[in-house]
Amino acid sequence: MNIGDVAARSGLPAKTIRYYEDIGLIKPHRSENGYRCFAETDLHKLAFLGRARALGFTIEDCRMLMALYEDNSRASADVKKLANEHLCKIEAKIADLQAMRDTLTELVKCCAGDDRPDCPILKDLSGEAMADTPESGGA
Amino acid sequence: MNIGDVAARSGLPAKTIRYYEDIGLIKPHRSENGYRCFAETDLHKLAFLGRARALGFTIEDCRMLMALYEDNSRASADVKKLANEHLCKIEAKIADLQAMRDTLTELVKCCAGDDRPDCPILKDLSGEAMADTPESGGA
DNA sequence: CCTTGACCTTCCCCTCACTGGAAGCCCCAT
DNA sequence: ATGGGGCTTCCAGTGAGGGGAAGGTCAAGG
Repeated sequence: MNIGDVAARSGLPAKTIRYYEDIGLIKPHRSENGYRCFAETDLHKLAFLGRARALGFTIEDCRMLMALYEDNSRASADVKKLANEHLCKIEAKIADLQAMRDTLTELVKCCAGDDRPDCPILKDLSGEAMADTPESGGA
Repeated sequence: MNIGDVAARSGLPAKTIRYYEDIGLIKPHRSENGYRCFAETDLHKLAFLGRARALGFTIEDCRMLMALYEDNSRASADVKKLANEHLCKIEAKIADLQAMRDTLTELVKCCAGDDRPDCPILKDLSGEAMADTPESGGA
């Protein structure tokens, strides 16, 4: 198989496949004309990589996951540990983004969004306290 | 003020402040010795940038927000539009991450995590269907 | 036989928002 | 004079590829 076929079958761009070879994730053979020559096992690995990347694993995570996959004497605990650490990072990111979302949602809600210049979003960014609830009292 | 003072007072690393000057977000004066010489307005802008960045706005968003902030005849609708678009992107990212989290959580839950090699996480990544619920039937 | 066009190769630069480090100047204190 | 800290610029690197140029290869058509 040439790279175009593998790209079509794996769903990964040819550029990405070359990159994965560059960094040593796959090692396709070469035909006499210098073209990469992929076997089914290469395709299988690429599909594995595609799925792992879609789950947000980093390239280095993928490298370890592949090594574990190919090590028939692995302990599933090692895989689970990797996955759990990744899960923690994802949850941290979600929490960060949710905090941003909440703040932004609040700001957007408070902004009239008309043609007047008065804007609580800019006020907040500039460090002025918001004053949309006068009864809560200022300093 | 020299850059060290501004860094301390704004909470931004000196490197970042120099970078912001590089890309034209701030334009501090220079002392005779070539040192950057920051005024209070520069500090104010940096604080603005820090808050906008903390809300996840890109540098280009920040550039526009600053321009709007300094334009006294702006329409708050323009600011709101920017913020809303950013909010949409954040929500899309949250959704992506949540999907990853859900899949990963499921996989982690199904993995024994002991010293045996059998691992549903690797099975899933390799493309084999999971078979933890036999009664749900195969193909 | 020659050309055309699709496909393949390598190579280098670009992204985004910084961060690290090297080499060298400036300033103050001793 | 010297030492140390702060300041300057410039270069390179990050993660995970993407864009595109310059050139080799292959199969089909005229």
